[in-house]
Amino acid sequence: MPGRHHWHHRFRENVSRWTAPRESILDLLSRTPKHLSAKEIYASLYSRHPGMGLTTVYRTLELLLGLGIVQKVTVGDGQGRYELKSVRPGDHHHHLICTRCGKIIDYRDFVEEELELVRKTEEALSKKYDFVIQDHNIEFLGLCGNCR
Amino acid sequence: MPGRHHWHHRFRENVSRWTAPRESILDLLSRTPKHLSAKEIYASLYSRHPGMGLTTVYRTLELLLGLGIVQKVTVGDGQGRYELKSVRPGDHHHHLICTRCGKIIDYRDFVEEELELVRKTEEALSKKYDFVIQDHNIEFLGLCGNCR
DNA sequence: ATTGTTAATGAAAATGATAATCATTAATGA
DNA sequence: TCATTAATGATTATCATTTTCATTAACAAT
Repeated sequence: MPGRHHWHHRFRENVSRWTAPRESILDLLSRTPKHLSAKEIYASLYSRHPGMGLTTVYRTLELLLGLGIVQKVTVGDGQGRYELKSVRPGDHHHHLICTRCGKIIDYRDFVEEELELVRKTEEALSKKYDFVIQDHNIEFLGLCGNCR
Repeated sequence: MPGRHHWHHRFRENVSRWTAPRESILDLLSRTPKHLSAKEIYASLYSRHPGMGLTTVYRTLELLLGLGIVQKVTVGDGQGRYELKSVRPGDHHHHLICTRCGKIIDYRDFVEEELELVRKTEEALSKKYDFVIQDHNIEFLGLCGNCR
């Protein structure tokens, strides 16, 4: 889990300033395993950073998305959810989503075989359709134990 | 490609009435390979069905989703997009999405191997996390030729 | 340390997709 | 044909996200 220095660095490389809101948002994201919405992030930080605006949260998330630091997940509850994009290899995971209560499970099992296939598919797709592939989303949708 | 009779049947089974808007929306969806938004559907049908409301489009799409007739795709342009869920086995596909212009390519290559893996993963996941899995999304994100 | 430049911020308003309300209409079964 | 009630359409409400714009603060140069 890279610390402040690391983020600071990536920001400077991109001519983006290192500000209190940005630091606190990154800090929050790196401390939680959850997939937070902009509003949730805003609510979490408001006590510690009174006066911080929801607008800034949105803007920061967009910036982090652009820098590839953060990943957006769409569950279907109408709001975007964000999580830190892991840099540690073993941390890669896919999502298992309950379509009823919105619970998200990050599963890391079975991902190895999936990734093998993903690699092959990416290569073939990028050739055939002339795409530069940046990312993938693999998610399974269903009902969790509580929701049946 | 099931025709009117087929849809009509599925509707009656579900105590849903067979109405002009519903028929025209299904008809449109079964004639296009595109992933249409509610507004696009509304715009396409307005000339033929003057007076049809956007509300009805939304309600019908929700109904069709519930019946499993239609599938929702979220590209990231802020609006939901819908396509007919294919019943023909060979028609199953996944999505390759350009993150810049939003273009969606339905690819049917390599899907066989993917589905094999999907089956295995589904089984393992449903056991381990006590989920009943209903569906999956696999999509690759990147930049198409025009957008680089 | 001070200053100037300009990116970042916050408040407020605007936008845009989707959902809820409710009176009216029309699909189906009797 | 009639009665029942689901479906419709117009309107309004909601809610996430974006835009605008004046103010503030990061940081490079002095």
